[in-house]
Amino acid sequence: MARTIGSNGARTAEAIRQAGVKLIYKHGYEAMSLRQLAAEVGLQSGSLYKYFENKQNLLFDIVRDHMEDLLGKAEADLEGITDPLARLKTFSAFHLRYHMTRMAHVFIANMEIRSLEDEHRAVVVALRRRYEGLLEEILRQGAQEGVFQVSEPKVATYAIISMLTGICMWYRPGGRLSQDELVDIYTGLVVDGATGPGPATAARAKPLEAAAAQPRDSGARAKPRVARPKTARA
Amino acid sequence: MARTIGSNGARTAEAIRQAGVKLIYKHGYEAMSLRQLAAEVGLQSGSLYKYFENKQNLLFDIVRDHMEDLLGKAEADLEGITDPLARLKTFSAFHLRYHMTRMAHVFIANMEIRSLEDEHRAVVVALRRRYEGLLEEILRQGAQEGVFQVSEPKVATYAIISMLTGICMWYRPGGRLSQDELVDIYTGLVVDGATGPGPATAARAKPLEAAAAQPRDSGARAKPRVARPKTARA
DNA sequence: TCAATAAACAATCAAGCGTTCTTTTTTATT
DNA sequence: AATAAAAAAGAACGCTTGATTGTTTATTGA
Repeated sequence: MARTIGSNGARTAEAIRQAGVKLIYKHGYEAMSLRQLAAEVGLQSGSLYKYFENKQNLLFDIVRDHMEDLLGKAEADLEGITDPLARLKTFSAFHLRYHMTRMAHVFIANMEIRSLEDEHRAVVVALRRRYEGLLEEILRQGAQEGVFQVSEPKVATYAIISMLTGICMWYRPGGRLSQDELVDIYTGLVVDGATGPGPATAARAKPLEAAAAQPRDSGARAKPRVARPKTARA
Repeated sequence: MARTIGSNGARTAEAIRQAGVKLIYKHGYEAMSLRQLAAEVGLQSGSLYKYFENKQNLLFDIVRDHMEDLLGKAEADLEGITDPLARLKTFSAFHLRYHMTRMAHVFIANMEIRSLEDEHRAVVVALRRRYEGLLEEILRQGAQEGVFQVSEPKVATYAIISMLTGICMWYRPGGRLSQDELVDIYTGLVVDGATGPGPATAARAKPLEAAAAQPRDSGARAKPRVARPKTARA
């Protein structure tokens, strides 16, 4: 029993890729063993090395390809649209739909960056920067044209992307709300944030004084919690 | 060389906890070995077991304690404030400051939930639900009183928390913007999102048609990317 | 038809893992 | 000063890990 009947390199490669995404998504990169991965595809662990150089490069291939795909599709979607508001809505809708459709890839790309070796991580981070740059540029342009009220485009970029990406932390296909409905809701929040009065409102209001009245060092513990029973040992 | 001079149980326990947070933050729970942790504290790995039952419970203790601290401090901050807008701003400011101050703990609690065994994860998730419930209730109350325009409080809760939590993905103390400035910017976005016109704007606008004109299946690859050089093998 | 190649197996390796156990030294108590 | 308790060392454990190698079988193209 060596080469199995009907075996095909390209098909196996794709199966390994898919199984890798699935298992890393479920268990995490470190927690996924190559024997687990091999079993998922129906191989021996040693055979995997025909398809990648090592475990690290499997992760890198998955994440890098995903990031390039994300970036490329986003640029394609924005192409030809010039109005900042329209571009913002397009970006938001694209990002949401993409993240709802490919939750596993997105999750991996966000969570396992730390598991990448320095050199690989640098590549991925650069791609992410370019992607963030798309939104940042939209915000800058809108602010310049006076249609957006964005004092800090960089901060707003991070805030918006975090908000939108967060959808894949809880969204499950077939839930109460459709993808379209969710796109509407989220995009509404984004547009409100970009066009609304912004920081001034918050700064002027009184409740911030109350918040400022709290002890500044949130790092200190409220209660010492000294004699807490170590339930961990129960 | 057995018991080291000046050794003290309580102090070692705290050192282990801190080192654990640091190393899990830096490398991830799975990637951190107990020998690494022991070395960080200046111990042998076996000696750690005087201070926790096993590796899993160390993680659980860290995450559970953090979540209880977060929840308790949030409730304390909101106490006595009744106006929905004021409560929203207070929550936002608290969440941001807490996350900027204790980035490692927050990061761990968000990233390593999957590494918790079912029973432990259930406890942590329940605590997180209670925390999210605080914001959701604020949004519901504000919507009911007519000061907020929030059609889906649950979705808005997830969106806002994701946005706010995202700050610890990039914030570094001593950066260009102070904590106060960031709190203002982010809180402005939150308030705009809650008080703005919301989804209606997005749904009515024309760009969504353009976005809808894109091929629906974002899962399909734009370009086949067939003959890509496997740089992974380089 | 028959070599060349591709695909997979099977066995193995050293290293590192979490964990347990025994022993030794320091500190605290009487 | 004698004794008990606390704190840590250090050795050993069984196991799993990622990775390597040599071999065997299936497919393919001339």
